[in-house]
Amino acid sequence: MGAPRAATILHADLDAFYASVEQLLDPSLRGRPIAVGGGVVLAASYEARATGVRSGMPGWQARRLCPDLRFVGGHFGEYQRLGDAVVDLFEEFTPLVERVSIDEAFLDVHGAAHLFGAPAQIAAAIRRRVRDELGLPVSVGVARTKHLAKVASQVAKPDGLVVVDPEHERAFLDPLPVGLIWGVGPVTRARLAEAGIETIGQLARARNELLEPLLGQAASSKLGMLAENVDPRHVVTARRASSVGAQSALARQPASAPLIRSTLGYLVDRAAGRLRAGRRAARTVTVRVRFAGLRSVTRSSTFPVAVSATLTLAEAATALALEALAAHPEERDVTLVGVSLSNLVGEPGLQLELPGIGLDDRSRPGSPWGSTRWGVDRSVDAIRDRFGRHAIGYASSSLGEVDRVPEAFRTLAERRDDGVRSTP
DNA sequence: TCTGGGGTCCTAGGACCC
DNA sequence: TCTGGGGTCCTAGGACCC
Repeated sequence: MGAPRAATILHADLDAFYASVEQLLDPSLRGRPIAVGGGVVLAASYEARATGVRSGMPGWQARRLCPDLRFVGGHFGEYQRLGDAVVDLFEEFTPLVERVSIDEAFLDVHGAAHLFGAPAQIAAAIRRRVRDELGLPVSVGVARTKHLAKVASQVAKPDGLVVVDPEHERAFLDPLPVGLIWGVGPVTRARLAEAGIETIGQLARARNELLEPLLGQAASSKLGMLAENVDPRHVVTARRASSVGAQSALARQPASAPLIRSTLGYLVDRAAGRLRAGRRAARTVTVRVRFAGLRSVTRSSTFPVAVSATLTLAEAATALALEALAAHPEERDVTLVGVSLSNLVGEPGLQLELPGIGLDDRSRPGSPWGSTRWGVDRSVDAIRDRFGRHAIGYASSSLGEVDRVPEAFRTLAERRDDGVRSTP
């Protein structure tokens, strides 16, 4: 709706990013099916994908599909460095860069034409420079809205460029499968298929009275808008996360209080450290426990004041997890434990758990624990800043050999706030 | 031998308030 | 004395994204 606009939004998506970096680092891997990961496929090269290998797939299944598959260890630091370098390159063309993840970003180039030419030329230049200077393939979609640009980059993959002219948007969208719409996953796709809807064109023509009972109110109106090609979103350069969490898959094992306590000790330690690094505190703690058979349950509780102290959060998380286990006595084994901190409060307005108003004081009137814990956490944070996170910690905060993924992978997966990056 | 880790948003029921 | 509507917050679960 509104006045017609030119196609100035770019969506740039690095192709099979982790796998491409591995092939860049080791030329003998180029042109071969490779996967990053081990127990599970974190990324697969296009050669591997051709055999059906997909990210998230268990390693044994991937090997069965592709006997030639080479698993390579992840150079997570390199992924971070190269991902940052790509975004720096984008920012040479426009300050309006919205980083969606390590390997994906939106750019608004409406003000860049006089310097760098038309959006399609900018897209071509970006692709060339990322290839020449960093050695990586990147696909780019160019269109009038974020959604169209994103769909276009998916269509462009691998290593391609698709420009959607504003006059031909309907013709571009109509024949595409609904699964290309942002927000349509396997469940929604199956529901739509039952109603005979498989293409975006069919979805755009479907009546809301048909969709709403099928998908719910919010989803049907959102999808309806995207299918009808209405997307009011703008490119946003800075955005703060609304929750901070950590989780860990465990080798299937009986749920015991010590296991829960030590695992959550480690996970809360990580999450709370990030919380404090962002000068924030949380009011809500949510714990997730997954049982064998992938069934999972959550428990959450909300404090009257925001909390950032590791021990206070860990106690709350442990209590919630034990409660969840007690509610399911039929489940003996756990396969995953996770924690998420939400309802975040930042400065200004951050009322840390201080003596006299803190949580601890509800059970221990006048207890100075709130401030003591705050001081201890600050000291631990400071020492870790200087010497690394293993230099110091709570006795219960180590996962030891239980941790199945490298620490660097966890760090890589974190969404960083406010466009803050490690490069200047 | 059925799956990693970090996130966002939505729904539905219940408590509570006016 | 059996009965209204609206709003907000909390909780549990689920779909989806990278």
